[in-house]
Amino acid sequence: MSSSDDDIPLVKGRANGVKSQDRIPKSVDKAMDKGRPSNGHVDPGVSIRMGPVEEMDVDTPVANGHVNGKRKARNSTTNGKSYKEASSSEDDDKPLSKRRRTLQAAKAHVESDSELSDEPLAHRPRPAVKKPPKATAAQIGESSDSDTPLGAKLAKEKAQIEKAAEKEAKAIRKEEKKAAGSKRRSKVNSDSEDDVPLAKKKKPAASAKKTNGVKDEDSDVPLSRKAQAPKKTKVKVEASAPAKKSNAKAKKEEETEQDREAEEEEEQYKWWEDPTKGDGTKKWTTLEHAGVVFPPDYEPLPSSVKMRYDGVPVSLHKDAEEVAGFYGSMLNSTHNVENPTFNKNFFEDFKKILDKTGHGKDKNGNTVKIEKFEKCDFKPIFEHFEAERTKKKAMSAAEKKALKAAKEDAEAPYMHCMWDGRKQKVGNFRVEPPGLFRGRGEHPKTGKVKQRVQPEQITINIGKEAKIPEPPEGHHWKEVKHDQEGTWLAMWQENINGAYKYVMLAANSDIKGQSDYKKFEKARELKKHIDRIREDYRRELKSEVMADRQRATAIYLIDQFALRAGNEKGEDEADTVGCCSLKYQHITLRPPNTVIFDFLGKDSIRFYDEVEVDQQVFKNLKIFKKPPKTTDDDIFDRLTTSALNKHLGSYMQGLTAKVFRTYNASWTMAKLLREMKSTGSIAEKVKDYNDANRKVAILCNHKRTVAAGHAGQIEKMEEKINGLRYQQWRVKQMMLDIDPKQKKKRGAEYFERPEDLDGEWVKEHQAALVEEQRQKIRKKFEKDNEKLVAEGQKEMKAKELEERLKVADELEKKFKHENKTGKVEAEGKGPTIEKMEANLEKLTQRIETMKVQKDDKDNNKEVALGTSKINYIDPRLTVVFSKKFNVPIERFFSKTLREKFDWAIQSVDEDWEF
DNA sequence: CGACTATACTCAGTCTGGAGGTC
DNA sequence: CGACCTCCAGACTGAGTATAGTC
Repeated sequence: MSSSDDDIPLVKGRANGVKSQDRIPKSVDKAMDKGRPSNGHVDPGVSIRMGPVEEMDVDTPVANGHVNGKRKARNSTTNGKSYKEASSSEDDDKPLSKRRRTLQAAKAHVESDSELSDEPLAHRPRPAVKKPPKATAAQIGESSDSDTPLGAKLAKEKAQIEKAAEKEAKAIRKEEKKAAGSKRRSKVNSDSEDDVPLAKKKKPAASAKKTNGVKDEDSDVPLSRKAQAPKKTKVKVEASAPAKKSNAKAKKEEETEQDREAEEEEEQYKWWEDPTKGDGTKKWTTLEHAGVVFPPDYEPLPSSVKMRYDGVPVSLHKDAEEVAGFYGSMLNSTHNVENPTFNKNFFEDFKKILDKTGHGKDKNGNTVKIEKFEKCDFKPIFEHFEAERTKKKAMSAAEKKALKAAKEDAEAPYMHCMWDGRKQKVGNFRVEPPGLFRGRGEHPKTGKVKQRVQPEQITINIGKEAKIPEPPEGHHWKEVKHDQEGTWLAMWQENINGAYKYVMLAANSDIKGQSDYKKFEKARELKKHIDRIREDYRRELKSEVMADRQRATAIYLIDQFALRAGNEKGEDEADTVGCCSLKYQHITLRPPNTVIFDFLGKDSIRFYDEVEVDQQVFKNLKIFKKPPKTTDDDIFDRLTTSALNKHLGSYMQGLTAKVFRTYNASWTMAKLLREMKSTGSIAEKVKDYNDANRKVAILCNHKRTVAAGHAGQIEKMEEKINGLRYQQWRVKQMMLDIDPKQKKKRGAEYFERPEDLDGEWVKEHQAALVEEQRQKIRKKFEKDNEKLVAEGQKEMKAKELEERLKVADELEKKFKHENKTGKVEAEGKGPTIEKMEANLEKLTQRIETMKVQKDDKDNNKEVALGTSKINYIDPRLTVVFSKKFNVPIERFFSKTLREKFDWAIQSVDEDWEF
């Protein structure tokens, strides 16, 4: 078969990158099947050596570089054709016996492939997954069944997850136990807030809602009329006449009353039941809003606070000083301040400002030229900001509250807008303040100065009829638009990356709800097509056309492992990848069919996973990594995200790579919730839910940074456990003290101290216990003294303290004695073997629960549940679960989430299915 | 190019668990 | 002695933010 380059559009070539040839010669497939070395060369990048190679890592990039140097050089100068010739001739050279083997291997593949595609496609098990050395990569779902080779490992992970859940359960049990008592109070509190219809709420925040209720009255009024609804005027008054605040406030109160009643009787507007909603591109008919809130102007530092250059305090122009302040205020953020790129970028921009505004002046007015970053000392500025911060922190609660209230008052007009006559919350109405850009990961632009956004940069989007928000005095907007196809209220471009920033509505707004709803409906629709899609990509995994085979392989990865699409990225962005942008070094192949992913994904979060894949996929990846490709070459060099998405779109309107993530996440959650038993306390059910949530989070690789004190916390818990184990040993020794015959009865081993609690540890532990007791006694002594003084009595003398401290001395002595004699005297009155056994049992229990808690905590340290809950799990699943198992929705959704998912909460009953 | 979703981080505020105290 | 209360540091949560993706 002759391949023609013409019938395959060149998709993604890199300037001097390496590209796969368009067609995949049969011989290559065969060679891959068999893993035959070409000409006896060891070629780790492509083939598998014959013989006992299975355990070997076939394509360590490093090894490739070495072993393969020569071939690479040759191949890189030739094109795909030579590759084909080479491999086919190699193939033909083979002795017959080898050929036969090739055939068998190929046959085996066919069989396994057909087996796979015959399988009921609906949600067949995920390929088994192996735990990464670090972190989270349990794959979820059916793959955890132990019929897969790696099932055991998965089961282990599952167990860990379960353990994690137990902690929650425990907490809940406790809570329920307490429920009768003090707990009730807080429960009632939250109930009154959570369960009572909004109209009943008295909090000021609720008033917004209530007003909303009023608007809702006219929700059945034709849109055009709504625009003219009288409420509109009211908003205008509020927005433009802050002077009348007190008046307005009184009015508000009044309204609140009415609203309350209104809301009780009035149906709120349910867009999800409105057939006219959500189709077409026109997003609104009328739109009114107050624009944006600018950050406060820069306040120059007090004249006593100056940065130092080469030890000399220098006065800067206020613009330069502001930039110095950006840096100075974050000296405690070592992560940034110790990053050379950050410092370099900052200093470049800082110098630019200095060149513009003039350099610093010393106290005599002489110019100080700032040229070396190393000579800059921002500490005085840092200390100034720190002092401010502590001052702020030290403010009384009342002061803080007043400050907050004032801010809220000032911002009130911007908080909401009128969207087709309904009051809607605005999301980010505050213009981002200037500062230093904090790109994530190794972002080449991190540390650059993010400039203050001027009104002249801001475009306003608003209804034609509406009053245009006033720009700040002496300024004007860049532009005022009336784009009804946009959902944004204001927009500007940021100076670092030229990215567009939008002011949009809050997550609980109708428009966002609608698109959220659509997103999940789209994912549900994918259910209808998924079988066909999977069938197709399985077939195309063997396509002779390189582009198709790559596409099929990519879809496989996206479907199975929830990878992101992976758009191309520029030079001036952090070097992160998704599926289509995976590079040679991000995938390691380990025969027979394990793929190891290790790359930085979105936000430079590491994706590490060892997974077993379809034989054909394994083979394909081998082909895609074949030399001359090497480090930094694209694996999918014939594929782009747009080609991929275009293809997906042919299956279903609007189907793109990201839909698979939503689909798989929600589908997994649905399955897990379906399997859940309805028994147990509320707390246990919540824990079960969170476990399922956790699995989805792991699937999506949602991580969080490990909390600063985590290691310490774990260590503390370990020490506590060890303390208990030591105590356990002591109790056993007490048994011997009571009845020496026990040694024979139970065997000497029973009384041995655990090995890890060696002599040194014991001494340290004992010392710690003694010291702890001393501290306690001292503290108590001081406190008692304070009390005495407060009561006007004399405080106790130091002698009393010494007296009291004797208890600790006793303890110390006791330990010493124990160490010396190797015996422990039985404690407690009337000690018996039975009592000791009971003690032992108690200790064992405590140790067990602590261990569970510890493991749970450790396993959970870098899994973030929130992201999947907010973005991937269809909220209706949660609502169904809540209804079916009778757990209040508040246990799953916070107040804001309940608002965001109102459409879900109100629209489903317990029979709903994803 | 532009507009939208998705993401982790930050910080303030809330909650918890354990120690000590009281009855 | 144990049931319960109080206090407080430290852990955890939630809302907000701005960055990083997708299409």
